[in-house]
Amino acid sequence: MNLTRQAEDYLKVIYEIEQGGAPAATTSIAEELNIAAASVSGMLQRLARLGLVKVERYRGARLTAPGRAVALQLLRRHRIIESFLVTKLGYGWDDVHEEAERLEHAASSELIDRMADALGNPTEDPHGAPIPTAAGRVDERRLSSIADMKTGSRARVVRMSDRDPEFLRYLKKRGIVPGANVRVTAREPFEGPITLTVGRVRQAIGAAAAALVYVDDARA
Amino acid sequence: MNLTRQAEDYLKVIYEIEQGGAPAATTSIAEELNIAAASVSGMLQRLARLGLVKVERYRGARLTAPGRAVALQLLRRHRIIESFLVTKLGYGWDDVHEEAERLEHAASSELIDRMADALGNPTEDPHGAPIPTAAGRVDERRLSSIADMKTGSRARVVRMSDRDPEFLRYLKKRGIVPGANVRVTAREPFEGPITLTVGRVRQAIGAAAAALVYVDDARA
DNA sequence: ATAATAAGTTAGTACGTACTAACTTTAATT
DNA sequence: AATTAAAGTTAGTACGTACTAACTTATTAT
Ligand SMILES: [Mn+2]
Ligand SMILES: [Mn+2]
Ligand SMILES: [Mn+2]
Ligand SMILES: [Mn+2]
Repeated sequence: MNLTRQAEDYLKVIYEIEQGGAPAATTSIAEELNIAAASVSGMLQRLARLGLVKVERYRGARLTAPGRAVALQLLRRHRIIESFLVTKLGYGWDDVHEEAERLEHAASSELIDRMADALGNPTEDPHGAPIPTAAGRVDERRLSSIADMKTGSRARVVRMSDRDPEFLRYLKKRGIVPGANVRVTAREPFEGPITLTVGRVRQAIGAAAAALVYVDDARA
Repeated sequence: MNLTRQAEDYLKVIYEIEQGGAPAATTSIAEELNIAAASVSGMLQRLARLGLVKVERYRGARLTAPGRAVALQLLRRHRIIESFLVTKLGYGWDDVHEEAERLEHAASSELIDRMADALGNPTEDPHGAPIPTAAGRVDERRLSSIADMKTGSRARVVRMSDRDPEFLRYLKKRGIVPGANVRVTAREPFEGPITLTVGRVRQAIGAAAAALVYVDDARA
């Protein structure tokens, strides 16, 4: 099964969208890939023909077992590459996603395994995302975001979106990194700012940003 | 100028063929890339439209200055990647070419420069090929091969083709690696075997193999 | 239930890259 | 000079991937 870069990326975003529970809607995929919805319809048919997704017309796509395997291998490649770039080549955590987005399609399993070995087989990438094993196992537990936290609750940051370098720099400057402890001290309604304490510092972040920072189960 | 993987590879082989002096013939390119000659004709027209090659109909293609720049950057990426894989990730020298052939199209200049730094900015890859600088300078002196050596002459091995892993393992087992000193002790005519002494060991290799091992100017 | 909106699909087009088959040009032989 | 072989080109086809425009289906609001 020799897939193109595009096909692989489709499978990856379908996997990620599906983690939300529902099948991946055409428009969600289109948005994530910055592609017209019509193009997605076309690709979904091709992927279905290859047995990688199951499409229910007008309803969305789900990965088949083989499709899921491809997605997980790609995710593994992506995350090990990011880890390697940060740990071994001095990249900033805000600067690796795009590079990994391309390299993930060119790296052989052998290369990935060698990188993983050189890193001591890490289980998480620099943004806290779990790294699937070579066998395709991965921690898929659903995380809540800071946006889901109740006022007064505490939680530990475990992961964040790595799409936007600026966003990552913003978070880091505020101490919001994997492992940080946060407490929500106030929330404004209507998607208003969320005030939180990170370490000793108090600050407010927007609801949209808060939704992209994931925490382990928020304790009262 | 955003080029596809294919376009980049075409420019690279045109560069390499042109090193022989003459413009790159359609069939030579086709052979090198394992592609039908008709396909090459088509691609040459596209590359010409992009101003990367100059095509003389029925005569062959030559790189323009911009085309040459692209080829040299690709060569740099390829060779630094090979060096990095061997030096930093424990790859065998026989096993890096194919991996580099893909990664070269996905790696950013930033990544390449970081790898080069980590390696101490090497000037040659594991097979003795010179690495172009970021500015696009490279040692282009023409080398003769063992096949060109006169009986009785000595020379130092500086470089060899890295296309075939098996060939590289064959050479290594016989001590034919960059830096080795060889002396031609006998030659059979009609493309017959060439007997040479490497270190203290005496052995005969085929003329085809000898033509793929390059040496510095053969001394009487 | 109807109408309006959002979401999704199909049809038609384009581009890059490859192929084969048929033709043309160039080079080599007689 | 005429013939043949080798090299190269063009024409026509296919596939993957994208687009826009037009249409259809599903969802939401009235
Ligand atoms: Mn990433
Ligand atoms: Mn990607
Ligand atoms: Mn190589
Ligand atoms: Mn290549």
